[in-house]
Amino acid sequence: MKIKLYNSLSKTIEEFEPISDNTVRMYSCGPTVYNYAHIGNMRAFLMADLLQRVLRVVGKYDLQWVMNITDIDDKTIRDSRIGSEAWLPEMGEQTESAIDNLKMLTEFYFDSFTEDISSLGIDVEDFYALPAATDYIEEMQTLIKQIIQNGYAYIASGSIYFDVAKWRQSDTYGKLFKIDFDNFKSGTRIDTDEYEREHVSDFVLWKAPKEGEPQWDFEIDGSNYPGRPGWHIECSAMEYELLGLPFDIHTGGVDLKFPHHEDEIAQSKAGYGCEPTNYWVHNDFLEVEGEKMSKSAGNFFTLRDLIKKSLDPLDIRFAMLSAHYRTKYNFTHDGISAARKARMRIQEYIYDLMDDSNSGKNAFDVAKLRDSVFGELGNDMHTPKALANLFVFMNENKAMEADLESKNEMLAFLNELNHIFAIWQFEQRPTTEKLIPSEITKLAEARLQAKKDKNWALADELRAKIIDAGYLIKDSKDAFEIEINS
RNA sequence: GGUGACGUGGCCGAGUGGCUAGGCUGCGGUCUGCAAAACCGCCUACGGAGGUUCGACUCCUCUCGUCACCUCCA
Repeated sequence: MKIKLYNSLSKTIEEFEPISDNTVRMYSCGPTVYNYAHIGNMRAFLMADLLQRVLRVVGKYDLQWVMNITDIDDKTIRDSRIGSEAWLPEMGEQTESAIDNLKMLTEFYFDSFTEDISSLGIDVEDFYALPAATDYIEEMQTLIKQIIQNGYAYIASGSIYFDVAKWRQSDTYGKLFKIDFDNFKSGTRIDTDEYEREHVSDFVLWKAPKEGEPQWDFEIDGSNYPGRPGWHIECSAMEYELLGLPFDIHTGGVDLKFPHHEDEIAQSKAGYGCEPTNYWVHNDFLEVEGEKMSKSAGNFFTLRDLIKKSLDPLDIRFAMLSAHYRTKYNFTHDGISAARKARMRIQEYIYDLMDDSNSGKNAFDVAKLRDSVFGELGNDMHTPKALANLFVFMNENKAMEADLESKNEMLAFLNELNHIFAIWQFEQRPTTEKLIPSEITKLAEARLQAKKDKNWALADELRAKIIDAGYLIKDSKDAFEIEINS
């Protein structure tokens, strides 16, 4: 099935055409590993995951999916400094080497990152590579030299800057983001700390070192310019090395359009002579209870915070996937519990389908359902509509009413769909007996007896105890079922 | 100041010039000793004011409001 995608370059939905027939090459801006990732970051990673799964399952493409790991920037440097308050004992003993310290800190948070995304249902096996920036210093230097040689960068005070004014003479600067050139001060160099509002400026490719910072030698024409890479250059270099240019799709959050992605385009073209990618796909932000979430505002949750509050990460995954990726998603606790119930409803439907003892006579038109659901997923990843179609079908076609063949077709389809959503179990409905403490079961048995004796007062009292203990009791004729109250 | 987005029923969240998604909650019913669960049914919204139109939530103008990016941030 063909896939349609909204391309930030054209600002329209386009039919996706891969560069090579079967393998799609995709690059996603990943985390800066200086802390535990928050759920806003998670939305971006989930969106990339959704896209790569839709490409695989609906589009039937093979994928090479790369997500970069930013391990060198102001924050990783700050937090790995000797004496840093952000240093945790679990990271090990700090050494004299700034680079070693940086690596220890970032590897610690890299591990937490892979744990977090795994719990959210992102399969680390799906990545072609998760490259760390500091493993590509040489490649970045090669690119920078090339940009200098092509005349679009200059050295000043030991740092190397991209010359935006010069670049504008040969190409557009502002492909993703309209830039207010009236307020554009060309030729102004910046060191992020001293950036003035309302002025776009030349951006740094290579930063001269400061005392105690990690630094790498950089030899240009016999002179050494020790320092470290600027923010944008890692993506350009790693894309070139790992995927080759141009590749198919680049993903990231909307906030990265400018300056990060704009600069990435300029750098890659100025150095390699080629823009990085054909399709730019940007997800919108997540808000919390209607408020913008940001690190600086301090109103953010990490995934770990939420798991500690007993939220199931798969409910978070489903909640986020149930909003369109290009709209703002309002993260609320009510929203998560609604998502959980909706998810469980589908899970119950699957359990019913797997229950061979209880089949009906109706033939389901699974092929039509599949077309409508996959059609929506392939239409710029329209998960809300895809899910709506599924729910309408479920309302009209009860699992227990399906004949055996329809049950199997439905299961095959839902299993396929689960290669995208990755939130359901395909096994027999689990017996809860093992999970329920025996004292609770005993209370329930006593209650059943009380019911038989028509001792309603006792029965109600026992039920209250069971509920207080955190369990739900579901009655049927002469029997009961206990569930953990979630 | 520049650029852009958005305002949909109790909440979340789609969408279209007329046929008025979906989920969750709530309410009514069936069931039940009573509940819960399940099943059935109900609740019909589009910030405001104009305009275009046979007809607008959907197009246009104005207006109010919210937000994002332009500075590290998914």
